[in-house]
Amino acid sequence: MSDPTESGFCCPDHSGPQSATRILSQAQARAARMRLRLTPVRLRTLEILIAAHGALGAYDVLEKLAAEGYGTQPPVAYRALNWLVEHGFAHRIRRLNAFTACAHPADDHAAAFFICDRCDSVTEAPAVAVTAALTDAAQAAGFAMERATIEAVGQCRACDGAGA
Amino acid sequence: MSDPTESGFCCPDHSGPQSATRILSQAQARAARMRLRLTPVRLRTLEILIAAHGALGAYDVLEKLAAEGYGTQPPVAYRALNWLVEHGFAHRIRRLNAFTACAHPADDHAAAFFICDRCDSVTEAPAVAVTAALTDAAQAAGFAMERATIEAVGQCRACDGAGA
DNA sequence: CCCTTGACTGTTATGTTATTACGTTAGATA
DNA sequence: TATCTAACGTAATAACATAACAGTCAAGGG
Repeated sequence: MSDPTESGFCCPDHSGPQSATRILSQAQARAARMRLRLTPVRLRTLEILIAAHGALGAYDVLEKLAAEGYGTQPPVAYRALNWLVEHGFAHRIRRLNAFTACAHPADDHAAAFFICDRCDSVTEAPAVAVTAALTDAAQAAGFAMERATIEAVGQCRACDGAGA
Repeated sequence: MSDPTESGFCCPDHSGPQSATRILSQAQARAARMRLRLTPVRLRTLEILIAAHGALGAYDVLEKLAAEGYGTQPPVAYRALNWLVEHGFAHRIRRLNAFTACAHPADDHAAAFFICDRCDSVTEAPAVAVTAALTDAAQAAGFAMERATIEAVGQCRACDGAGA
């Protein structure tokens, strides 16, 4: 099998600034720094997400893990995925019931996700301004916000240009 | 059975400006204006959502519908709920796999949702500024945004004051 | 009036996503 | 080495969602 981490991180327009290998090493560095145990299953799960170039369902991940000799049951995938999300190495895309590797695991950050309804690509974008506006709205409502899910559906650059 | 639509729309702090009856009549007025068929199942589903004072799962709704002589199978609930969401009478809360009545069915609006992780209440808030910021971010990414899901998790006013 | 049409409702069956519970393993530590 | 705990594996099941098809009924044309 060719090593998927060799390819660039490139969806949906194949011009992203981050290579897959770079994302992976950033993640490993942060895990070491924070004494987080990036175990074999977790690491492999992260690699699978990175190589997927987009969001994968838990059962997609599980299938790959099982094929490589890891556990065959749902909790194996869910545990690894939830751990990755909890520690900032991945994100959960609720609209798709799926998970995607974090594109910037080096730093804590607020992110929004753009989901293309043509090619199903998922793009992570910085969302500092959006989060600030949401924080304001929360304060106005007397709500103590902890975290947020911000997902937009539409067409990515490639599909919007090509399709119509 | 007491009529749940008589009570005020009041979660999570029991001080909302909209009464349940008012929401319902706004919805009926809009349905009439737009020639949308708010059939018995759909109307009853909407009433159930309004009376719930928060988000309900599709199967919760189904249970109530079934008890009242409507269909007993999931598609009955999902069809009504999806129709309500599609036409702006309700919202889907993805983080909870649940649905909630729209608090302002009179007008089209961008909304954000504040989900309390203590009491599970869901508050709908106007999100014009948030949506504007998100639209900006989308444009910067070359993404043609159509609609967005904005959900925040934290503590509502009541729980934040009371709990800790 | 009768028929067609299309929207709506109901049911069967199945597919998809996620969790609970419990036993085992393996690394860290006293 | 004895013990502790986080992590892992598996079985079973719960929770969420949809496809496909049949029956109902009201509106409109002949």
